[in-house]
Amino acid sequence: MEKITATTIFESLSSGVRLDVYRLLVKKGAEGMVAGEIGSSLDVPPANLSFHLKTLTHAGLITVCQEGRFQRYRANLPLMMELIGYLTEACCNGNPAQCGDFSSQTLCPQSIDTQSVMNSKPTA
Amino acid sequence: MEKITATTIFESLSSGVRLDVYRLLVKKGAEGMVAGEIGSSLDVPPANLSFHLKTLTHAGLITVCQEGRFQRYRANLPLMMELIGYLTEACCNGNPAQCGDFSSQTLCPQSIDTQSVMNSKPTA
DNA sequence: AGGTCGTTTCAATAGTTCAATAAATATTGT
DNA sequence: ACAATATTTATTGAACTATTGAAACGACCT
Repeated sequence: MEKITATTIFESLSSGVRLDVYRLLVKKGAEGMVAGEIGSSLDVPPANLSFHLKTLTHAGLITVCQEGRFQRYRANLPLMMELIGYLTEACCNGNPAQCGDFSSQTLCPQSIDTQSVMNSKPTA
Repeated sequence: MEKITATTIFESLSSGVRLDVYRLLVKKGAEGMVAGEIGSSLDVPPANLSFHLKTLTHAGLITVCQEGRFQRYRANLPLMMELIGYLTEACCNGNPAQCGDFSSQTLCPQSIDTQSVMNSKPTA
C-alpha cells in the first residue's frame, strides 16, 4: 500500500460524520444502503451527506452502485484489512513475541533503568 | 471506544509525516526511539517533528517517557487493536460469513443484474 | 412530454490545519 | 553558574475542510 493511500483513508475517517457512515455500512455488510437511507439514519442533510460520501468513495473506503435513481453504498472491507497490514508491517522488527509486552510498556513506568533515574537530578 | 477518540486517531494518521513516525515506532516495538533519532531517520526538522509528536501523543497513538534530556517515544499498539475492534464492531450484522463475500461485491460491476435493478425497490 | 423524487453540484461562509521561522525551556557536562 | 545540546512553544500566513441553501441533474412514472 502506498503512503498516500493510507493517509487518504485516515483523513476520510477523521470526520465524525464519515466515521458514522463507514461504521453503519460495515454493519450492513454486503447489503449496503442507498444514500437516502444513510441520510435519514444518521440525520445528515443531503448536500452534506453527499459531500462526505464522495470523500469516502474517493478514498476507496466505500463503493457505490447505481440502482435506478438510487445510489447504493457499501463498505470496502478488504481495503481496511490491507490498511491494517500496512500499519503493522514489520511490527516489532519481526519479533511478534514482543508485541504481547506492549500493554505493559506503553505506560513506560519501569522501562527506564532504575539507577539512571535515581542518579538524575530531580526537577529543581 | 468513543467516537471522538476514533476520529482523533484517524486525524493523527492523516499526515504523511505522522504516519511515517507511527510506522517507524511500530517497527521499533518496545524499544522505541528518542525524538532526535526519529527526526534524523525521517529527515524532519525539530520544530515540525515536535508538533507532529505532540499530535500523535495527544491522540494516544504513541507514548512518551523522559530519559534524561531525551524523550523516548513508543507506539501504543493496544489502542490500535481497540480501534480496529471499534471499526469492525457488529460487522455484517453479526453474520461473519458474509464478510468473506466482500471482495467480490465491493466492485459491484455485475453484482446487480440489469433486470433486477429495473424491477427492484431501493429498500428491498 | 411533464411532474416528481433521489442525489449531486455550486457558491459562499466560517472555521481549522500545516509548515517554517525564531524564541524559549529543560537537561547535561564543565 | 555557564555553555551546549535536545526538545518544545509561539507566531504567522497560506491552504484546506465543513456546512448550508439553492439550483441542477438524472431517472422513474403516468
